[in-house]
Amino acid sequence: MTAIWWIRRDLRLADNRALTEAVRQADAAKAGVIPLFVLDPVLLDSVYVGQKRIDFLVGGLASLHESLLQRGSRLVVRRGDPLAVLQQVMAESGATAIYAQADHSPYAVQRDARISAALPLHLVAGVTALLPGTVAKADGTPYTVFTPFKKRWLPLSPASREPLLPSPARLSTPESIASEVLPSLADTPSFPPGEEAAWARLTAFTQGADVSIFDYANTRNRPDWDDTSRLSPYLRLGMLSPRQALVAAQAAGQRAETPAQRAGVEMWISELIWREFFVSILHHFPGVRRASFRPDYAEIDWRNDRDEFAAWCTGRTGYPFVDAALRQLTTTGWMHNRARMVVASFLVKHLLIDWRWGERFFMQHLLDGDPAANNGGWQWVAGTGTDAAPYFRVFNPITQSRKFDPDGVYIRRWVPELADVPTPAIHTPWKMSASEQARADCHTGTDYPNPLVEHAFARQRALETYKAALNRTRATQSHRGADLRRETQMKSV
DNA sequence: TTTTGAGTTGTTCGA
DNA sequence: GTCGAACAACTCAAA
Repeated sequence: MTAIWWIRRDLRLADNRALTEAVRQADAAKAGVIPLFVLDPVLLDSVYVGQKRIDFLVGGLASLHESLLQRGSRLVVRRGDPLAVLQQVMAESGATAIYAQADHSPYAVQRDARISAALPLHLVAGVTALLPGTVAKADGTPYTVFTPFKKRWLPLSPASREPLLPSPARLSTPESIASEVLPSLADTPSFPPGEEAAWARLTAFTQGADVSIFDYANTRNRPDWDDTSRLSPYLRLGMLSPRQALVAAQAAGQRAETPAQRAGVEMWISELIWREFFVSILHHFPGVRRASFRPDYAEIDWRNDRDEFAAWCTGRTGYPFVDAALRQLTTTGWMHNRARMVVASFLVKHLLIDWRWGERFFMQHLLDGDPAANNGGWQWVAGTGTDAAPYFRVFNPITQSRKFDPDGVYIRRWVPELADVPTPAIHTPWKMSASEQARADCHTGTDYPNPLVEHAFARQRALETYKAALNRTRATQSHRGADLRRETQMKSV
């Protein structure tokens, strides 16, 4: 019987379990497969979704459509509530089963539960290499610390045992099923969408091209060199599967010749496991989207100054490295990982703005914006999450800038006002004398802002605010503890 | 149950 | 300039 391949965040034909299952059912009955994408208004209109990721998605759908045409099929796009659309397509086509890749974010879980109750929806693994819940402690409960999670994850890694699934050679799709025309798209030039582009980038990275997995341990922290894999947007929408990434990395590991090269491969695999870890955390603790994972940091007295937030969003904090990073994000839909930590720390600790504001802004602008990883990252920086950075770890935006962009290449690339500022002054332009500012054609306060807040002052203020939050919650917790102990005593009496 | 070892990514201070 | 310690104790995971 005809089967529906319901595409969500698996925009690829290769190594796609949902597609493979749909084809298997259809072939057994000499019937067709309907590759269906549903434009869900709930997601498209969400405040956590921005235009850039939608453009990347639409570009990916167009590319998928081309690949399907070459195989005798095509993409069917419909707009509306997924349950209603699926019911409609099933009625039109006589399809008897829906195959989709399981998605573990709270909205998707609730949506799929609603649909499973009404329709024959079969969910298969794929967002992560290992289905969340697979990696558990001996007593069955989930890990909340990364390192033991990773130690347990590695021997269970499926990449070496199960071969990748081939992309189907031919697919037949019933002619009668109508499709909407895709909305027109804007280009995402830094990240050409689609499975082919993803595969080309993975191959180059893992075979040791200019930007290479073998150098990753040494170069990954340098936003000026930008030698990371830049695969996160592709993993986000499943133009690449995490298993494909893992298999390629492990093959590179086999070819590594020096300890440094092996370290690069291991570190990159580690990053893939961080991705798995945060999906697992969100799966087991969906409440982290709304609240601090650690209850003792639930009551931080945020300042939440709207003008300062606006300055941060637009890259006008007066700290060149921070501003370069935010402009890279809003221009390209991507930000270097080192820069993400620095700007996040600046928002949360220097400005004392609620991490959820930053989380939402990142989701609106990042092509790779993923509920699990983004939330995990923000809670890590804020010190509120699983296995988080300690609260007294406050990144110094000047030190980080000197260390990871020593020549100011990254800064000058994204903050043209500072193009002619000499390197010694590039990290702290406000310290230039009037004549130096004139020579650099950059007067701080007019051409480029002065710092929003002085570092030492902001650091002290953050430490005091966090400490106060801890003291507050610990006080109430010990009251609660005392109450509990009293209750228990009463019962035993 | 108790004990033990360990914990992504930093900064500052003082010797 | 370089180095180690303090930051603040805490929780997790496993033996």
